[in-house]
Amino acid sequence: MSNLAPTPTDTGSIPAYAARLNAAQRAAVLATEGPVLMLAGAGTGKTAALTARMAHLVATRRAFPSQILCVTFTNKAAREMRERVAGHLGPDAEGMQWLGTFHSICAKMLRRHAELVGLQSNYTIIDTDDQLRLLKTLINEAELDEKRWPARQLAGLIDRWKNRGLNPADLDAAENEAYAAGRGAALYGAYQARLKALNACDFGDLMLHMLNILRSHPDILADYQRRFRYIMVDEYQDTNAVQYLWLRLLAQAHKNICVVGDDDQSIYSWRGAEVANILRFEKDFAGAQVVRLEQNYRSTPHILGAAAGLIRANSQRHDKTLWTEVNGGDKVRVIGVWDAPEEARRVGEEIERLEGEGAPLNRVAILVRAQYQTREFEDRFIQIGVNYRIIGGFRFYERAEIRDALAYLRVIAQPQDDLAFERIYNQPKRGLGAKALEKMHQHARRMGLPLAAAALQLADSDELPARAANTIGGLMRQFLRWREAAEEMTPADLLRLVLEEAGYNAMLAADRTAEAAGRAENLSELARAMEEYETLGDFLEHVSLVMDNDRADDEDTVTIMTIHAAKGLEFDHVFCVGWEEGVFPSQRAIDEGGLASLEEERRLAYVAITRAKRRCLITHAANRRIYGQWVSSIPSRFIEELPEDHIEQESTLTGGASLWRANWRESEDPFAHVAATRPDIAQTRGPGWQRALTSGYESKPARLKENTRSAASFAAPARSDIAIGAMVAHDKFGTGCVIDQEGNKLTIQFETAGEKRVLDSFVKVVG
DNA sequence: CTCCCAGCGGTTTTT
DNA sequence: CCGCTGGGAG
Repeated sequence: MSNLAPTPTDTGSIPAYAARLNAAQRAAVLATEGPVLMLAGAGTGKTAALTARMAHLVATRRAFPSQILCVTFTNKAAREMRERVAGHLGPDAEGMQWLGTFHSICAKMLRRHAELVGLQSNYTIIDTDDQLRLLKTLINEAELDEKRWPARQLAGLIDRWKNRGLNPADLDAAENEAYAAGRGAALYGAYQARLKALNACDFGDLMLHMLNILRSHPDILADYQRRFRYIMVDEYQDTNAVQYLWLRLLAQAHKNICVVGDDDQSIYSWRGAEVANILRFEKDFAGAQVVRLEQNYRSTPHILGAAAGLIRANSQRHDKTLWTEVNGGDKVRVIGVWDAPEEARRVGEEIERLEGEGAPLNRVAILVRAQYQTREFEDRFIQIGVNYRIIGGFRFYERAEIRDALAYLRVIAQPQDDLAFERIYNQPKRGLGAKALEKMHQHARRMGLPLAAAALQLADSDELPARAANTIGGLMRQFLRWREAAEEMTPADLLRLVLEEAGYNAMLAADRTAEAAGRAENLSELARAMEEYETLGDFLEHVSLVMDNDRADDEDTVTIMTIHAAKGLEFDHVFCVGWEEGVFPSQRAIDEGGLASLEEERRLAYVAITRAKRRCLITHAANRRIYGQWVSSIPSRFIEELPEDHIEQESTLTGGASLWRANWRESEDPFAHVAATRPDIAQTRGPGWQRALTSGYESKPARLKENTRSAASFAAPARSDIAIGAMVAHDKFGTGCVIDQEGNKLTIQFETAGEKRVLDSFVKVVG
């Protein structure tokens, strides 16, 4: 490892990479030596500052690109950073080998030092699915009741321990008590041992193993310390304890660590992030310079004003004041509606209006607190014909068929990968079941072999019925051949060969269900995605670490996503929906976790509002159905915290905006009218979530004021070629039979999707 | 071994 | 309300 550095050369004039920066950003770029805390509010151009800083370090010959460690949380952020540095540096940016996510950088380091933690350099990185399956077997082996002590819970604990940098031996009695009356540490230990035997590690291990290595091998630590002359960390408020300890070790020699973050946007404490890391940076790194980026380039003054007013209600924070040179813009609109379907209709109408104004819909977002809220919008958008996409949910690499395909490849690449073998030994169905697996396990354990090797030996014995033995023998011979084939063909071709020979393609072809075609298509896409990888190992690492699915965004497609998923993004128009007590802040945050949880919810609200560039609309509904139950709730406390100067309220409920607010402030009960007419409901209401459902209360509550109908669905003539009983096909729902027709709206009983209401222009008559 | 159905649980999610 | 899991029946 080189510890040479180029000789710094400072030139007098302002270089191109710094030309468009403001004074604060420039200060952050020029503060190259010593610890630097860059407090960067939402939309203040922190990526511009960070990438300019890297360009500066290289351009002034303070470091070679390979001597800069730059860590991010997401692949997307890493990619963007790399592109922008390349914009400044050109081909020199290729040398930035240490720009990446915490996990990918640790994975890379760990490949070099794997033997120090008992792994080989071709170790497998397992996903949560494998992790859970492994834990389940361990829990059963420990003769614990899996009902009482769910594997999920243990997985969560182990994850948290790893996030905090704790090895099994580091757990104190209290920690150990947390699972199965004091058996937590033992199971954690057994899990680590199993992983080692599988030549595998989980995500948490990537960080923890590297921390352990740096701690116990001063020579290796010293090497990295010398190498990384400059360290930069993005989204520092999201770092957890291991990441913090890892960074602190690496930064010890040069102390040139520059962290960027915004404590007001810390929304990941539930997965181990510690805001405290950013709050006490100046104590951790003596003599730290603090640079505040406060000029916002994204939003209008009203949006910033509303967000600032809201976040001011939080107690523990670095104070900062965002300002903008931009003038004008609309106030943030707050709209109260009767129920969730009406909320979806209102949002739909607003979107149609934006569309009418010529706004590109890919710059419009609907931000929800929780995934279950998306359905209402999905239904509505299908009805009125607005294109949408929902971010989140299942990722490409989490689909069953993709995992199966990967499992085949994993067994080929790494024969010790029992978890992968277990996944596919009977997929497609070969008539091998629990009995055969049990035998293989027995033999594997006795001989100290991986499952695949044990299977190969068993096939030549009479341990198993002849039929099963033949099947296993055939499968193992295939694996041997594939392993040889892997040497001489590209990973993509290998996959195609395996899918064909394993009978996977045949299985899908035989499957007549609607999804089978999609699965086959996904597999071709996987093979296509593999084309750019030269070795199987490269590809498998990519798959485990780069699980993102950024699809190209179509011009006319609205985005629906959670606020968490929206962090770091921006949109012209943002709809913040479901701002009700119990939804946002979530019931869990209200009930558990106390003030800290509520403040995190408030930061989430802050993130939501600050995504908006031009317009922001906040809605709350008095009633909504959650898990099949009608629930009524009061507007979110966050609405009350918005400064009046920056908002404009309206309501489709009695009396309009002012009354809504007055009602709820003065009487603390905006639903007095509900109670008056429906005593049966009033009885069941408590604070927070208010259960409005009682027996016989099934239909949608009557609207107090009829809202206007959406133009798209109002009074359109019916199609003459469709009548009740017609068979029709729909792009999303497949084929079905029309069971009701009302103007252009059809109710269709779909073969697979069930009963849906759709517009007739979206279906084709079949046959 | 496979398939069916009852029962349970259901913030947020990257790597 | 709805989708997944796991246990039990065929």
